[in-house]
Amino acid sequence: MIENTPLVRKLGAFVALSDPELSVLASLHKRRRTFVAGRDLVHQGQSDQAAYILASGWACSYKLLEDGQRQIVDFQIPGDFLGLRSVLLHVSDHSIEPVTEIEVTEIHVADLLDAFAQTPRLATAVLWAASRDEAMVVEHLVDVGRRDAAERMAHFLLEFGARLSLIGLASREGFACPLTQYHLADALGLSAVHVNRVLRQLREAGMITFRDGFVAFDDYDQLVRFAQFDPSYMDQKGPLLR
Amino acid sequence: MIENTPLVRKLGAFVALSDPELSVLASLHKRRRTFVAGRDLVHQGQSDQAAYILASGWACSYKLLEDGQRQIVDFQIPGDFLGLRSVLLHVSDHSIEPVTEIEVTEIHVADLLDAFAQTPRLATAVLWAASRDEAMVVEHLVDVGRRDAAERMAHFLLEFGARLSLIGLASREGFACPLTQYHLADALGLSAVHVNRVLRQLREAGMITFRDGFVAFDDYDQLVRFAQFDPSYMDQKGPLLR
DNA sequence: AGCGACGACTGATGTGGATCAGCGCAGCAT
DNA sequence: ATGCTGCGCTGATCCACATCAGTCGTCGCT
Repeated sequence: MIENTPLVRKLGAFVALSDPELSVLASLHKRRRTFVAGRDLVHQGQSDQAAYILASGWACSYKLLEDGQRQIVDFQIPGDFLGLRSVLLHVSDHSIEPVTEIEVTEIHVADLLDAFAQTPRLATAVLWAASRDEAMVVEHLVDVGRRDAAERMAHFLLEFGARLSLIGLASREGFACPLTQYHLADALGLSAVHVNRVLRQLREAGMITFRDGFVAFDDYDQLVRFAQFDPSYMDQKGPLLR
Repeated sequence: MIENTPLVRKLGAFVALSDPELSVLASLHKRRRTFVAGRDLVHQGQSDQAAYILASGWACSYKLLEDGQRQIVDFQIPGDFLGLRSVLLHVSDHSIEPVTEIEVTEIHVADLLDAFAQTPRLATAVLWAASRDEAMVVEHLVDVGRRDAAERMAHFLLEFGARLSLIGLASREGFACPLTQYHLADALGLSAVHVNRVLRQLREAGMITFRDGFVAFDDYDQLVRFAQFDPSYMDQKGPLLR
């Protein structure tokens, strides 16, 4: 029996990987490294970058505009790849910043591609993970393009609940969340001021409370209705929270 | 020598594929089909969907909200995959509509995954294409989240110029563009009314003219500066237009 | 010739969220 | 104990863009 890492838990939700496949997967993991919060591990424009699998902590990938505005594209939680796209497109199109202190394991992309030739099911699983990441970015585009601030916030926090529940870090009660209101603002295309107001609205409406690093779902069902949250884009069957 | 399809031209910009690899690629193409403009070929929520490679014409992938708003995620041009993500995530998270009449060839995903085991370089090439698609979605997120309407429009049209030039359908003069102002509005998160005003501004500023189905770059360099357009996210070296 | 549908285009009015300018509090360094 | 910094929080004001309510021109249909 191979160890039960967040990545294995996540991929396991999609395909049951055999022991040989799991050991190929395990063999990809090289050095283990730790990064402190706030200091970028990948810079926009950088080339010849390594790729990582996140073992613990939270990170975010973002793009910076010349005038200093930033757009956070997505947050990464344990089990997610970091910088896989940067490696395939020779130059990184985004930066990655640890939100908390993080632990990662490095992977060599050449090893990964070799592994595909040996175990095609693993290729399918990795493509699935990449597609799921893309689907989440697409959903963020819908958030920013077509939902108002409150729906956007609600939808975003519900997505997090679903993602975290897959690796056992969320329940129907809520989840521990190390993000600041500035992170939320940069991710949702809002100002920090407005994030604050919107969180108050949602709290006063009795739907969700974000306080002291914890997101509490006060009325999960109402929240799902309000945000029109349909998690099928993540290839999960339902809200999945108990 | 294998035929010079748009897909081969596009992948060729990334890796030089050998003749055996090209013939594996060609063998993936099954039935050729034609679809009329406006009638969806993939519906949001549908499962067991086929995947296609676009041979001619333009399509768009979009998501619909319950209240009838829609967000166009991206447009597809010849050489692009249609519905690859829908197949990997068992249920389609988006719809695909032909903008013009289109010709496609069907591919079976099982064949594609088998091909990876035989020719790992092809896996790399397809992963590259998928990463490039994701990078474009990310850039659209930045457009909608952090650029104002005029910059957004300029950036979007410049991206199109670069993409189309890769398959020989654009020059520094401009390109034929079958989109309506409603398409642009749904893609950029604007109203059609505002799209119209923004196009007028850009035209009066002497940067770009979109009229009668043709986008003309009146002052390409100024436009690039105005939109802060850096095409490196598409893994292309420069504006690439002559 | 007349009619409907569709797309481009426009002016008037309304509003969601940005921006500015501030306060309070907790943790931490000196 | 004292300031400093980061984060949460708030009211007042402003503006980019939405919405509404049209006009006009072109095409295809009868």
